[in-house]
Amino acid sequence: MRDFKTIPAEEQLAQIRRGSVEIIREEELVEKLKRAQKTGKPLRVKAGFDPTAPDLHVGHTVLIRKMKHFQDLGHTAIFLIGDFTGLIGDPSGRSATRKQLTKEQVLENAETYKLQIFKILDPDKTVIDFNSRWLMALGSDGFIRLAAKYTVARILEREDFSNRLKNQLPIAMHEILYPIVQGYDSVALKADVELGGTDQKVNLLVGRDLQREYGQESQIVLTMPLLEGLDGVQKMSKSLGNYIGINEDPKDQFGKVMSISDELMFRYYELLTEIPLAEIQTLRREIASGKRHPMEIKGDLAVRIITDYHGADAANAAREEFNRIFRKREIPEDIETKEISLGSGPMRLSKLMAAVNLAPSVTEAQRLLESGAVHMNDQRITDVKAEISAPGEYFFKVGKRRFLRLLVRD
RNA sequence: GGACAGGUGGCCGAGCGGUUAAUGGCAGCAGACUGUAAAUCUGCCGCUCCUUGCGGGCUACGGAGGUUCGAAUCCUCCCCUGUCCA
Repeated sequence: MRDFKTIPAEEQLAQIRRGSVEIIREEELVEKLKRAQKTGKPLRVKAGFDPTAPDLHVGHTVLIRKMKHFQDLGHTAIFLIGDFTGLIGDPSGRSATRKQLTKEQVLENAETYKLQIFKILDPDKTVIDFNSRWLMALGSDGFIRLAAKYTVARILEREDFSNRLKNQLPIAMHEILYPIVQGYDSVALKADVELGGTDQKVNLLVGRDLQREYGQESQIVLTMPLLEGLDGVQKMSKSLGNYIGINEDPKDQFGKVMSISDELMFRYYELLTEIPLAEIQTLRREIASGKRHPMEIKGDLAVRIITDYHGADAANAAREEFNRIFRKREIPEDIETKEISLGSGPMRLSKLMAAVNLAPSVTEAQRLLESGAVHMNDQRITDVKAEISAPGEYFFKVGKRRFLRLLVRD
């Protein structure tokens, strides 16, 4: 097997570099790689994750894929769950103080993580650790001693904090401690490399400083871009609703990939697949010259992404389904069916829609009707006063992608 | 401890006694156009009731009271945040 012991450092570097934004410092990394080759000892590559958000989206996989690259080269990937730092919450943006998770919840979340990350990482080669292991053991005295190794000015330099100071927003004490606590993880793990999003750069650099303070060799910091969400502008995140979830239904995943812009598609190709960069350039040229249609290439991308999480069969089925519904304008294969009983007399369509969750509220249902988004049995209904009075089976289409078969009983 | 500034709808941010469910931007939803593209254009964008009407009711501008025919807007107390001083 080819691994870090046989692959030249420069060649390893090329693979490590793909997609990365910054490597601090690259020369040191080459040194470490060469030394690993000589001693036969793999590099310890760490990335930290929040224990409260085990529901991953493909944006997270950018980082996990990078771990995988190291893993494939034979290095040790350490998946660190920040169950202790989770108590603090990363001070990026102003988030409310997190509630403390119980040990059981943490372990439960860890299991959820495993189910997802092992779709990319090799379970047998992945080390999973929790930072409460050493941070709880530190004690208040140890904690103060740790805090003594860093200065307030350096912490406040970071953009998050200086912006908040400037805008007269609060900064809580515990948020200030976050970077050094997280940095200590690298000391405890004797990390050679730490991976993180570009938003984590400053935190990761603290790890370098602290390792030096503790007499260790400083880790290499490798930052990965934050993947843009479906809108192509803001970073992918659950709270913005512009994400593709790993565990999402393949059909939804397919639709979401198809809705991204052509420009964004190449970005996804680079960061969410392993296709060589040169090939991606070829695709780009073929589209520009009109040789291939962007939609087809976007479909290929969607299949690749879905295959990672649901397998090739599901991915291809999703593509067929998509073509049927949106290109041929046919009805999806299996539509959800709900039942409702009229009770006494006719029922307003708007009320009914709210009742079966075709709309979040009666008012919203009325708005949908008015805007021409509602089709019942292939007929557009715009009358707000429309009623259902007879029992039977009704087929609804609301907007482009909400379908429902409704059995109405007396 | 003192002085000052501020807390508005998912977010940012106007309003500073009435026609304000509250300007504007972002996000969101829908329609048109398409490749369910993107971009663009248009409409909508608190909840609810019906007799769908420039309709009724309810809830909403940090919290609780008060002044007033009427308050997000004025007063009092409280809570929260920031700045400066000690």
